[in-house]
Amino acid sequence: MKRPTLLHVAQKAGVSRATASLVVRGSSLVSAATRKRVEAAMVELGYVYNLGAAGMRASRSRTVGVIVPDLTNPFFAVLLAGIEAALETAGLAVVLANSNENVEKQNGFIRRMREHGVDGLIVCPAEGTEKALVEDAARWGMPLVQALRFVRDTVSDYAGTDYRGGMLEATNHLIALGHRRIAFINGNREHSGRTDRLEGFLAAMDGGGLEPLFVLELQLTHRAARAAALEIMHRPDPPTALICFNDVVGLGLHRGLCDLGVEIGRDVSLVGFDDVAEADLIRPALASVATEPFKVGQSAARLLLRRISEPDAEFRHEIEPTRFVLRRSCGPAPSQA
Amino acid sequence: MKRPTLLHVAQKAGVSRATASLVVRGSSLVSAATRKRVEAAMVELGYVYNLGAAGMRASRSRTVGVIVPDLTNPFFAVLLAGIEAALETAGLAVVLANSNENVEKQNGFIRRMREHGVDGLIVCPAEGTEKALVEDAARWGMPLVQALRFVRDTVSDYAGTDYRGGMLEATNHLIALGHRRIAFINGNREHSGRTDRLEGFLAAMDGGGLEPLFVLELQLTHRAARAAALEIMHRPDPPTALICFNDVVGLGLHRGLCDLGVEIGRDVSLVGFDDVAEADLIRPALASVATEPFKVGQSAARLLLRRISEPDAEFRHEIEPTRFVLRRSCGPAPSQA
DNA sequence: CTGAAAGCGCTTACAG
DNA sequence: CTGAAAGCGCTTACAG
Repeated sequence: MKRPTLLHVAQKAGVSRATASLVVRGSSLVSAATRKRVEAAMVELGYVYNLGAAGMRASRSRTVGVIVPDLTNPFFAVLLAGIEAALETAGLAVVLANSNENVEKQNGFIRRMREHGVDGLIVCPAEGTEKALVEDAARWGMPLVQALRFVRDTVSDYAGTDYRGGMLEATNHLIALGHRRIAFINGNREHSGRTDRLEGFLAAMDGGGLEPLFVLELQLTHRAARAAALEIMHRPDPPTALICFNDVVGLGLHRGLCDLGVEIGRDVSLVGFDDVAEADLIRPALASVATEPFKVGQSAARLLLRRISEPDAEFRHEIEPTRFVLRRSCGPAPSQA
Repeated sequence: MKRPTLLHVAQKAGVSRATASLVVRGSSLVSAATRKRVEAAMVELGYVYNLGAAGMRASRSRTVGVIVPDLTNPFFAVLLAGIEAALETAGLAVVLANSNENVEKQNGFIRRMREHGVDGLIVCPAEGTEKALVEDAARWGMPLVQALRFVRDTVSDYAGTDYRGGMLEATNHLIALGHRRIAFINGNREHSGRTDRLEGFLAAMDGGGLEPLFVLELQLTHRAARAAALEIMHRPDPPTALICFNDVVGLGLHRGLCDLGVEIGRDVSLVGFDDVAEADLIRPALASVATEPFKVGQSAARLLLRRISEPDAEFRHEIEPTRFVLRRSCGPAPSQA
């Protein structure tokens, strides 16, 4: 009933424990014949390598901590899938935690991950995360990569998406279509992804010699966006184009505008962000900015692997480019009356 | 630079290592004064508990392996969120793996999880998983819970959703609306979730004295479903109602039917499954069957915790009920010509 | 290419 | 309430 150990394997194979250990780790110091014998013994006994014991001696766990702010958001789920895929290729397991945008929970998880002895940490910092996240990790000698969000004024590896460039491109597109009264419908979460997007929007407007019509902040739910349509369109000077923080807002607004009888793509143009599958299912289809969370995840994992093996390498930021996807929700600005 | 150990803490506090160990574990055998001294020493040294070393001695890792078939599917992501939430409350960390519906990868992950010494396993069996999954776990004494899918003819704990009941209710609803020519648009993945749904559909049809018009199997993508609309509606005897494996199929068909100029809810009724957020955003809104993956995840975690603490408890199946959500995509059967 | 010894950081009885 | 000793299952030098 008890799990066999390397010692049992060694005895059965008639070698010492050290030799058996070399076999498990695939060392070339062992003769083929001995290896065969040891491997046969392992199979026969149903031996399972004990990574915990091995890690204790070698002081690594072959384990990486990943902390995301919201697993139910498909965007983070896909990011996680990318991280997992790349890490698993390297033989590292993911220890997962969901901070729920709560910095204290996040800190608790980081502590627990340290107790588990993870070899490194990938964190999408929860809203309100402070510099201490990065400074502490450096002090502990814990390899750390920030993903998708970057705590201001910190120094660490980072894998993200070009929020700024994506918004810039989308806004430029609207300007080229002749729109002048363009509003930005932002999220209400305080993190770098939000700032970067707003910056991209403002830069494009500025480049076109335009003033933003207004910037509205919404809760990031379909419901809130849908409800906001009325307020947005009933302003004295309504926008001819709306550019949204993400597709959740974009899809919600789409529905809200339809409810109001507004014809999207003619009366008002609408652009989302993320290019979720549903953007292409509704009618008129929602123009959006495609990001690649899976790739961002892979790149975060690669950065961490590099940091683990070269603790003193220069810090790197890998920014995945975005791609504007034009669809029917965007049309030329209505001719002025 | 080196991480302080319990021995350092003990020396600094002037106690033995065993006493320090009692303090870390919150034992009541230590006097308040001693506890204070030890805790102060821990803070001062920046001591971090080493769960790996502790687990090795106590032979548990405070870690649970979770294997899902597809992280990019929001349904599994939310399931995972539920598992994580419940496990984290109990102080257990999740070691995550994504099988990609690949049984061999799944087996590889299970082996690795054993090497990591997880205290238990929650698995959504990949398509084609055999009984060995459950039998092996039993032989190893590894606590195992199956989630969302159940390998036929196995005996283990299980947390799932009432696929059968949900389909039964939805189909009955269509029958009550006067539909007779009802088709089932199934997925092409071989697992219990698919069989259960089909069973529910067939049972309802049988109960209504009806023959299924036909059962179609599709790849589970928006694209495939969208493309299938033409074939479905151009049959000699087209359906008046379609009931879909899930909302991916439902949303794709919705779009495909719109493309054909079919008026959904009047010419043909359409029902999805899962009730994703987008079902309520498209027009006409898609009737669907709401499931609760987060709750299923929580219940899977609870079952596992119970199995870990009571290895010999009777096996339990917890089936979360579903809820039919009527929307405009469903209407009375068109009157016969 | 293989073996004997020490040690990774903790917990577990067992004494006192 | 506290301490000395053994051991969890491995790896790491060091010899040979």
